[in-house]
Order: sequence, then C-alpha cells, then structure tokens
Amino acid sequence: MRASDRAYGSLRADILEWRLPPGTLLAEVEQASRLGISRTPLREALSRLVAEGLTAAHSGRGVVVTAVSLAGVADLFEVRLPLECAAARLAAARGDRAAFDALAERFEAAGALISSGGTDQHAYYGLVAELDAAIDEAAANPYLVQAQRQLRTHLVRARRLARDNPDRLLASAGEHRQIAEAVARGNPELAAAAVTIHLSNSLHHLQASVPGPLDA
Amino acid sequence: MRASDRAYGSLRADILEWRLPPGTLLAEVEQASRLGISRTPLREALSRLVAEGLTAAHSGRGVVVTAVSLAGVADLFEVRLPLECAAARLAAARGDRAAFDALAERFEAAGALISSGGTDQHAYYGLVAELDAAIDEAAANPYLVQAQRQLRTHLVRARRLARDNPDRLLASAGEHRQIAEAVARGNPELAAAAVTIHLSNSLHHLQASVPGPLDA
DNA sequence: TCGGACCTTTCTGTATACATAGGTCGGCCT
DNA sequence: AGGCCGACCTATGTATACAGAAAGGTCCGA
Repeated sequence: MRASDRAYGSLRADILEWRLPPGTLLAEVEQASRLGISRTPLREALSRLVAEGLTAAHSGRGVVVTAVSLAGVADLFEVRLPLECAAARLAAARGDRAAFDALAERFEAAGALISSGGTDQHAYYGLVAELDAAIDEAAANPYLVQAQRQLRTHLVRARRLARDNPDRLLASAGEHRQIAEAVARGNPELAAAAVTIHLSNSLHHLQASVPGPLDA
Repeated sequence: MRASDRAYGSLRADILEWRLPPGTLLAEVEQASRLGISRTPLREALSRLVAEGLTAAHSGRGVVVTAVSLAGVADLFEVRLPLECAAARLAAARGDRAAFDALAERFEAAGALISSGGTDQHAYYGLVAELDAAIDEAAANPYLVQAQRQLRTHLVRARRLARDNPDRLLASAGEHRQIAEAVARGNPELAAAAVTIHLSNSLHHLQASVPGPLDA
C-alpha cells in the first residue's frame, strides 16, 4: 500500500473520531514527521481530505479541520433525504429480497439487545453501515454511491454532536428494520417513506440533544 | 495562481471538451512537460481528476480518461433527478423572485433566437449554467452544491454523445423557462415538476439520439 | 502607550534526484 | 512454432532541497 493511502486513512480516521477535533491546524512538516513519511505523500492525503470537505485550506497556514455545526447538519440532511430516498427506491426495485430480509431480522435482534441493556453502540453502527452498503450495492449506481459516501463521511462526525441514548438507539433500530423490510418487499414508495421517517427522527433527535451552538 | 490549479483547469477543460477523449493515457512526465510544469503539481492535478471520476488510476500505467457510456448517463440522471428537484424546491422556497424572473425572460429570448436560426450553442449552455448557479446560490446548501458540481461535470461530457439539434435546444429553452418561472413564483412542487419534465426529456433525447453503444 | 512598518522565521509550493515496481521485448526451451 | 522466463527500461512513488510568500514579533516613532 502507498504511503499516501496510509496517511489519508489515518488522518481521516483521526478526524472522524474527533482525535483531531475541528479547528485543529494540520501543518505539513508536523504531520509528516508524526506519521513517519515525507511531505509529498502527506500533501496528497491532505488534498483528498480538502476535496472531501473534512479539512479546508487556510491559505498560507496549512489546512484546518473543518467545523461541525448544527446548521451544517441541517444542510446535510436536506441533501441526504432525497439521496437516501432515491437509493432506497432503486434498491427496492432492483435488490435481492433475501438479503434485506436477513438485515431486517438482524435489526430486530439488535433492538432486543438494546432493550435488554446490552447496548454495543459501535456494533450497532456497524450494522447500520451494512444496511447502507447493501442499499448501495442494490441501487447499483456509482454516482449515487459516491455522493452518499461524501455525505455519510460528514454524518459520522455529526453524530458526535449528540449523545446517543438507548431510547433513540432503540427507535433507530426499529426505523432501520422498517427500511430493510420495505426494500425486501420491493416497494419503492414504502421504502422512501421509511427513509423519510428515519431521517426526520434522526435529525430531530440531533437538533433536540444539542442545546446551543457547539461548533468548535 | 498555483501551477497545480492551472494544470487541473487545463486538463479538466481538455477532457470535458473531448480534446482528451476517453481512453487517453495521461502519463506524468509527458503531461508535465506538455504543460510546462514539474511532476509534483501535475500529480496533484491528476489526483483531483481521479477523485472527480474524470480519470481512473490504471495501476502502474498512469491515469486514463474514463469512458462515457449510455448506461453511465442513465445512472447519472437517476441521481440528478432527486438532487435537481431538491435544489429547485429549496430555491423556490428561499430564492429571490426578481433574479429568476430575469432568467425566465432570458430563456424566452434565447428560445426566440434559436427559432430564428441564430443558434449560439455555447452561449445557450452558458445561460443554462447561469440558471444552475442561481439555483445553487438560492438553495444555499454547500453539500448540495458540491454534489451537483460533480454530476454536472460528467453531464458536460455526456452532452457530446448526442448531437444537439435546434428542435431540442428550443424545447430545452422552454423547459428551463418553466423551471425559472416556477422558482420565481416560489412554488417548490411546481419547480420540482418542471425539473422532472426537463430531465426526463433531456435523458430521452440523449438516449434516442445515440443509436448504439458508442463508449470509447 | 499605541500604531505602523520592517524584519525574521517558518510555512507552503515547486523542482529535481533516486529507488522500486511493473511492463515490454527478446531469447531460449520445449 | 509457441510459450515461458529473464533482463532491461521506463514510469511511478517518495524524499529532499530550494525559493517565494505570508504571518507574527519587535522596534521605532508619534
């Protein structure tokens, strides 16, 4: 694997998991030495992060990790809604029934697990990512996948704005089960409706759980 | 301006205008010498093109200009439809009436110009780009703008698959006028409907005017 | 004491040099 | 004659050196 790929992955993970919080200045020489590589592959990694919108070029000073604001999250969901609906519609029309039936069952099991208190948040988000990946694969549209990938990247950071409580996680599992079931049934409009409900609730939860503007 | 920016803009324009047709191999040393710059800024430009999907990294051989196929165009429109509709809805809800009224009038004038035979295709596409830009500005959503920018880049190349005839251009001008008017009226659903009609006709024209699979 | 200008420092942007990997061409073996 | 192996060569990936520019600090003057 190339050094620039490793640097990109490492920096991206650090930003997504808030080890590099918003506002952090990423100087080239500093990061290059930290990652044990030269400036050339590091610059390529930074370029990719800037293109993704995770960092912004602060002219003459290097790149800084971009802020995550409530207003930005609202914008994000404004675009996510039509895209996720489109993806769900396509997946319902083209997808494999068995795969989404299986996912629906796993979300039901996850809901039961959450109710019983054995909340493994990380594993749950992994399951959500699996559903997203299954929908992407079923939709079979590279442009859609690329656009979704960009948005989901920012979503991961936005999640940290809100503290996930078990109640919301339980509701989320139910909503995801609804989506998977609708896709499994091959009903595009039902799938789009389920996605609309989920995103609406998800955004509302995010906005309600953040008291003030907490952008860094 | 940075040398990498110039290289990026130059290569991007060359690809979009088919001076570098699909399948062209872009070798680093060759392009660097052609553009009169070093390999370092050229590599940054190529990275951006790969991220945009205009070129693909052919491992060990450099990057090649990606193909444009009819199937790809269909995928493109599958994503454009929900995004452009969402943008039109937001613009109708938030936009400035006067600006879109003015654009509607200009599309009417453009239609008259096309009817009279004075077809300036380049100027017309410039006007379309102005409407797109106005909608983007009115929608005021950076995530939406970025996603649209990616798709429109590919659209520009796809246009070359079909030969634009004056009849289609005239119809297109009318459809764009409808969009601008709907946005000016502040009617989101009307605007989305107008966008749906335009994209549907646009895709149909593209598919009808390409007899066989002409991907390069 | 405050403001402005100059200087220094450090950063980015670019070029070039070097190593390695992959591709191609030719020869040899079957 | 066809296929396989090896060597050479070219192009990419990385490192480093250098120049230009911008930001911050400091010093001088009002």
